[in-house]
Amino acid sequence: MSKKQEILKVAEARVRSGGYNNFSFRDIADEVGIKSASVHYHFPTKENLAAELARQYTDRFLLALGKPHELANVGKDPIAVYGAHFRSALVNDKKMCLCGMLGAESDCLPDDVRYEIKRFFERNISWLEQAHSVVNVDDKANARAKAIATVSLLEGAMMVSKSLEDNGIFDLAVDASLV
Amino acid sequence: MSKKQEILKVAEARVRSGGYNNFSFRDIADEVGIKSASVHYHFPTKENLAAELARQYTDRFLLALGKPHELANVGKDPIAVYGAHFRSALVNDKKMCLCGMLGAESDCLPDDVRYEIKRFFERNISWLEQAHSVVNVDDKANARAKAIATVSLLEGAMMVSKSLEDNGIFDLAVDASLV
DNA sequence: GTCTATAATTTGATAGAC
DNA sequence: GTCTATCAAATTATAGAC
Repeated sequence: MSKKQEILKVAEARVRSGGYNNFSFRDIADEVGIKSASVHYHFPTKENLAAELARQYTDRFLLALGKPHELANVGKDPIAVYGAHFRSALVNDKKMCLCGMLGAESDCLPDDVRYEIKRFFERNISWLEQAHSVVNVDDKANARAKAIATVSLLEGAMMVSKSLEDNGIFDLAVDASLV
Repeated sequence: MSKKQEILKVAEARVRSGGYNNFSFRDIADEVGIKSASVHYHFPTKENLAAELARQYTDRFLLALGKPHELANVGKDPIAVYGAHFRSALVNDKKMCLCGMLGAESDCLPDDVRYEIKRFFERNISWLEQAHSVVNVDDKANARAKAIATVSLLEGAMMVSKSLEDNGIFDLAVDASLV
């Protein structure tokens, strides 16, 4: 892995734990094993680093999801698959969704970062809208509203689970309104 | 309003916009019109200030809600009332829920603050559990899971609405899965 | 690409006068 | 209760050598 990617990996963990103000160039430099000036070589500003982080996170997340209709074609429920990706982020990484964390702080984010967060949710809602359309062909009119409700529930369930330090909370929320 | 309450009011706005790391003793002092040393007189440490902030926020929020069965007695749907309080926090204050914001940062919070956040969600889930029991007497077994799903949806809907800078998103999420 | 060195600012917190 | 003064540490960022 390149130093640039190592930097992003360390930054991601910090942001997903405590938000935009929870990482510094020195923190990251120490953990990667270089000096903070070298981090600035790869990312001139903090805004630049965070924007690139959000962009890559979004691309990686959407790529890992696959396409709703392809999931349906192999007998999988795309909504359940989508929920499982959020569950994995919470249970395996033991962290919030990067863009959920930053989205909550949207008011205080530099422009380039806020733009990437917006893009994450637009693409996710679009994906879920297709998924709901595939699952329930008779109710395409409500697919977008259902998509928004689905991503909201999952982001919120992560937040409440982190708050109560109990991942079982996430499953209860999902089972009660997504299954 | 006492200076102590003025401090908490200013701090609340900052935390609800950008989290625990988005307020400093100097910021608050400037806005209140005193010096940072005077803020330390009222709250010895940042942890102390934030914990008191979360505690008062929780007490005020629960007090404003009223009791589920009393709402039902006057013909109101307690779940709808609960959702309206979240909507007001988003639309009128134009900010996240204080405890939702801090809950997302739970991993990086000082102990006393994390404890208050936990208490907020425990009390909210308990309130909603009663509300769901009142509304649907036949399904008390699932009341707690429904309660968790409800608060998760609302916190998440705030988060996604802030991310997309569009309060209409909140209403779509609520209408799709709470009404 | 990485380093040393450093600038300019902000941070949480304290001592002691009034 | 509020102030002045101050501290030690941390922050984002830059200049210039290797």
